Order: sequence, then structure tokens, then C-alpha cells
Amino acid sequence: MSRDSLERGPTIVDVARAAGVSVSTVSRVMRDHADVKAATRTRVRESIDLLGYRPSPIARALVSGRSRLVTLLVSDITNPFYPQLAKSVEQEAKQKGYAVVICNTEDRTTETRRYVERLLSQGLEGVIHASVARDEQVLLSLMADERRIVFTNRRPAHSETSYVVSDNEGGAFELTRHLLTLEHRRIGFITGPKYARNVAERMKGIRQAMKDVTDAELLVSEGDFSVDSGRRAVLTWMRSENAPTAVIAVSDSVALGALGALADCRLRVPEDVALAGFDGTQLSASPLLSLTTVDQHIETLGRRSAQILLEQLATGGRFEPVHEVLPTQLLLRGSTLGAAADRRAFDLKAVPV
Amino acid sequence: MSRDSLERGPTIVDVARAAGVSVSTVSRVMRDHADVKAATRTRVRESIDLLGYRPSPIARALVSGRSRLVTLLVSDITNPFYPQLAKSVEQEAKQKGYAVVICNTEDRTTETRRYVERLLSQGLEGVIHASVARDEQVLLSLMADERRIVFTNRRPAHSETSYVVSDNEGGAFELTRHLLTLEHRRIGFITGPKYARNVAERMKGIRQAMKDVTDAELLVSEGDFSVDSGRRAVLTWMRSENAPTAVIAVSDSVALGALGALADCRLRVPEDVALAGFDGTQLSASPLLSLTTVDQHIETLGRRSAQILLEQLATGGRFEPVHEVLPTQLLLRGSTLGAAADRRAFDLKAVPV
DNA sequence: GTGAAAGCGCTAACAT
DNA sequence: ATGTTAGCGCTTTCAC
Repeated sequence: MSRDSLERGPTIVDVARAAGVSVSTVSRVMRDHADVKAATRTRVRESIDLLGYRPSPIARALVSGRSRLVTLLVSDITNPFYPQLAKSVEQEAKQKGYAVVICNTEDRTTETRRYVERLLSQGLEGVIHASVARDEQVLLSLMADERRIVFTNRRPAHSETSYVVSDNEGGAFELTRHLLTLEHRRIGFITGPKYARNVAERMKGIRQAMKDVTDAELLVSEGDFSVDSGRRAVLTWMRSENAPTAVIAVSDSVALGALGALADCRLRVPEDVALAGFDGTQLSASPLLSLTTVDQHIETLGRRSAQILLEQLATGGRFEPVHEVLPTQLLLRGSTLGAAADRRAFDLKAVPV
Repeated sequence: MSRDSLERGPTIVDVARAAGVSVSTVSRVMRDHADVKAATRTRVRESIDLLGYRPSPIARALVSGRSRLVTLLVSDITNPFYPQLAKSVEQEAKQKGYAVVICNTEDRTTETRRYVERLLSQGLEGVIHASVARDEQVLLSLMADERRIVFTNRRPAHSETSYVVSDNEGGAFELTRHLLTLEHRRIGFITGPKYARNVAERMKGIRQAMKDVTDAELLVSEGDFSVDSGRRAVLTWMRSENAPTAVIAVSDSVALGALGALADCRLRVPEDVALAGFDGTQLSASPLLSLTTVDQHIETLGRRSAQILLEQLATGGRFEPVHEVLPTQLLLRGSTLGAAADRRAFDLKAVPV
């Protein structure tokens, strides 16, 4: 290694010498700690500025066990939902002096274990898990302390750990009501795998809405959150005898696959089949999709989970897990309302030339 | 902080004691260093396994200046190109024991500076910059050593630093030839900002292809890589007198915006206007877009840049920057070829039910 | 071939 | 209010 090129700047000792005080005094000033005479403080501050001293987080980490490193666990960063989430998590963390390492778990417990173990030995302080699956226990035991974990997007199944999630059930309920209002009676739901609790919650909301309508029928196709699972579900349904007239995809990303398949089948949306997604990603807003969806306020989800984690990390004393369920918002667009809605959206967003 | 819960495992001292040797010997064994008698080595190894000893990267970092941390700088993680890139970078790095911190620069030099400074004080070893803009010099001087940097996607303008990029010019040339072959004579190009060198290269390829065709005309609309810039460009053109019959977007993401605007204008693609993107993202493959594009082999770009950086980090001695220009591949799809191509794509990908 | 000892840059008792 | 000192867990001369 080019050791030489690693710019080792001035150390705390240099500052102490320059200010004519001891290192502990400098250390105290650095952390706004205890009582330091105003005059001394000023003198130290001057030396710090003069030398351009910046404390070494590595040395700090060694002695304090703190690294200012947190990780964001997601099942698949190429699903548009996660980059949006990651961006807001990162913004919040950056502001508080933390760096965020993003990891793809692919919903595999071994990946979670491997990654967290490695980062832990690098001094990882906390984790935001946006895709908890069967790795919940592993993560809990690796991190040892509940306050070092926040779940988001998917609610944990077995612990009282903090979480910030959307009101999946309410959002799905509202969406389904919307479809029922439009006279749809055979509704298809393309789910994700069962270990994702948000899927179950959305399913519950859908059933809840449908149970009031006696002649309503629910078709379920189990997918895996992939774009292609949306595609496959639609193709299978459309070949069958009683295809649904409306389809709810478990995510916007899955809806994209479904929409593609409908296009391939030469079916018009929403005239032949209505379609709705879930998430409220930027993608769903494209006039090309004009996708009715349930907005999760992804940025809020990300920001809040980062805030909560960093607070928990900073706070000693009794620990009370935070459980937040944020309201969703139904976004009505052309994929269920048709051209009228499309036009409206277009007119409103009159283009600034 | 809950100091107690930080599982401080066995240290090198424990291992030394258990094996009845000194810490230096254990250290040597850990790094397969120098000469250690086979018997001793075995004994030490046994103690290591027995105690489940794992060296502390933090302590290592303190003494050696190494952190096993690299960063990937991107302009905007919500542009689908970057998550795909990030994923492959991360996979490669993970395998080699490195963690990747992803940062959004938003093409702002101040962001690059702030982030890299912070990470540097955390022991950052290297950076892959996928969106170099006006921050090239800043980055170079911050990192101090060229071997700690690899550029990808956009080629650096002022330095001999290593890079892995696509043959932007060749890809754009080939794409434009394709459009010319289809008898398009008025072609619009939605660019990105001028500081991105890949934009200039693509422009060059386009001009190169058009200069052989006397009656061909190029319209340029300067965008900013945002989806909305694609939208705005199309709307402006379509209101004008001589709208292009074919549009090339600087990225798939921009093409998405353009496609949306075309839909809003009730223009059929490709019958009224042909459209092509650049990147070869997963998005472009959706039957909904069926977007003709130039495949950059994003995964290769990511993997190679990680490989090169980690090699450079590991190698001492003379340093020879690596410059790789990877070939692109023209992906012909419905957005330029029409329904025929659509159908074909569909038939080929017969769905496994 | 192996060990002793001196740090890396900082924090946190414990003194004064 | 400030200084002294002992480490944090490891690497790395320099002896033996």
C-alpha cells in the first residue's frame, strides 16, 4: 500500500502542544464536554482551526466502539422503490454524520448474516432493515441490542423492535373500494412471497373491502416481487376462463410487468382490464403507465427510520421501541380511471417551456 | 451508549495466551506472514478456531490506515442505471471483503467534497466515480493518489486516472445509422449537461453517422438527465413546425419521459415518431416501452471498475492507469421497429406457466 | 522462528 | 478546571 500518500494530518497531540494544554483538554473541547474555562476553550479552538485538525473516527471507533456506520438492508436495489428509500435514508444519515452502506439481501438469510457479521467487525452501529424476511432472528441476535435496529417497509414478525411502516391494510382497503366502486367484481391480486408481512397486510385490506360485496371474487397469484412475476400472473389469468377485470399488483414494479403483459395481450387499460400498483414510486407517475397506486410516501418512510435509528443509538437509559404506522394516500390515475384521468393529469401539469 | 452490548469477542491476546505464543506470532499467522514454524502455525490456527477469533478491522485500520471501505459516487441513485451499476459493484467488492458506501452527488462538487472528506476521515480507501462532472480535480486532490480512484460511465477530462467506460461514440453511431436506415432524416437528440463527457461522445457518434447523409438534420435539446427533461424536449418539439421524426434520448430514463410525452401528444411510436434510448437498463426491456437502446452492459461496467480499483489498492510499485472502453450492443426493439418487433420479442419469450 | 515493546490517535478514569 | 495515565486491538521494528 501507498502508506505515504495517506495524509495523516495533525493529531490531537499537535493541537495540545500548539495550545499549550493537555490532550484531555483538547478532547474535552472536541466533545463540548465537562467544564473547560472559556479562555482555554477559545485558545484550543484557535489551534484546531490553525492546524486544520480533524479527529480520526477510526481511533474514536477503536476506543469507543463507535464507527458512525449504519447499513440499509434491502432485498433488491434494482426495484425502484428501494433507491427512493435509500436516498432519503442517506440524506438524513449524512446530515447527522453517519455513512450508509446499502446491502442487497435478495431475501436470503445467509446474505444478511454474512453482511452484518462483516460490517459488525468494522464497527457497524446500527441497521435499517427494509426487507425483513426470514432473517429477523438472525439479525436480532447478531446485533444483540434491539435499539440498534429499525425495520421499515415490512413489519417484523417476532419482536418488539422499532419499526416504521405504512398502513398497508388501510391503503389496500381504500384501493379495493375504489375498484369495487368502478363495478369491478372479479379482482386479481398479484402477491409477493408469504414471508413479507406487508403482503399479508395488503391482502387483509383487500379481503376486508371485498367481504361487503357479496358477488365480488378475489383471484390470487403468488409472485416474488419481480417484474416478471407481474407479467406471468397476467398472462396466466388472461388465458384462463374467468380472467379478472381488475388487477392489483403488490408493488409498482410488479405492476410494470403486469402492464407489459396486458399490452402484449392487446388488452386496453383500463377499458378491458383495470390495473393498480402499490408504493407511489416515481415510475407510477409516468404518463406511460399513469398507474393508480397507493402512495407510501417513501421519502418519509426513509427519513423517519433513519431518524429513529440515530436517536436510539444516541440515547442511553430505558428503551422504548417506536412503532409508527404512516397513513397512505390513494393516487387515482388513468390505469383505473381511463383517458379522462390521463387528460386531466396532463392539463394540470401544463408544461413550462 | 449501551457499551456492554457491543460483543467484544476474543482478542489477539486471548489467542496468544491459548496457543502459548506471543501476539506477534498470532499476528504473523493471521497474515500468512514471514516464517512461522508449521507446528506453531497449526497450534495457533487451532486456538483461533476454538475461540472463534475474528480480527478487528478497526484496530487494523488504526494502525495500518486501511478500512476496507470504498465509495461509489453517482449523480442520482433513483436513475435506474445506477442501481444496476451499484449492485454489480457491490457484489464484486463484497466478495473481496470490501463494503461499499453509495453517495448521491447530484452532480454538485460540494456534495462530492463533503462526502469524500467525511469518509476519508473514516479511513476510506478508494472511490469509484460513476458521474464525474466538475468535481474531478477536487476528488483527485482529496484522494491524493490516482490509484485510489476509478472512473466509470463518464470519462474523466483532465487526468490519466483509470477508467472503464462504454464506447459511447460507437454505440451512438450505430444507433443513428439504424435510424437513418429507417429513412429518418430529421432526428432529435435530447442531451444531458455539457460537463458529462459521455454526452459529448454520444453526440459525436450521432454527428458522425449523419454527416454521410446530406439531407439529414439534427435537432438538439439540452436536458439534465431527468425524466422530465425528456418530457419537456418532446413537448417543445412537437409544438414546433418541423418536429423530428425520430428521437434519441441520452439515457433510457430520459427516454421514459419522452415516451410519456409522446403518449400525451397522442403520437404513435414508432409510426409517428421513433424513439431510442441509451443504457440498456431493465426498464427498456419492458414490453410497455419496448425501447430500442444501446446496451452498455451495465453489470460489466460495475464489475470491472470494482475489480480495477481493488487491484490498484492492493498493488504497490509502479502504477499504470487502466483505460478500458467496452463495446456496446444495439438492442433493436419496437420503439423504432414497430409492432413487428414487439410481436417477435413476445413470441420468443414464450412464457413458462 | 519467535518475542518484547513501542506505538496508531483517541477516550476516560483518576488525580490534582 | 486541567493534567496524567492507562489502555482500545492490532502491526511492526528490533532483539534474541
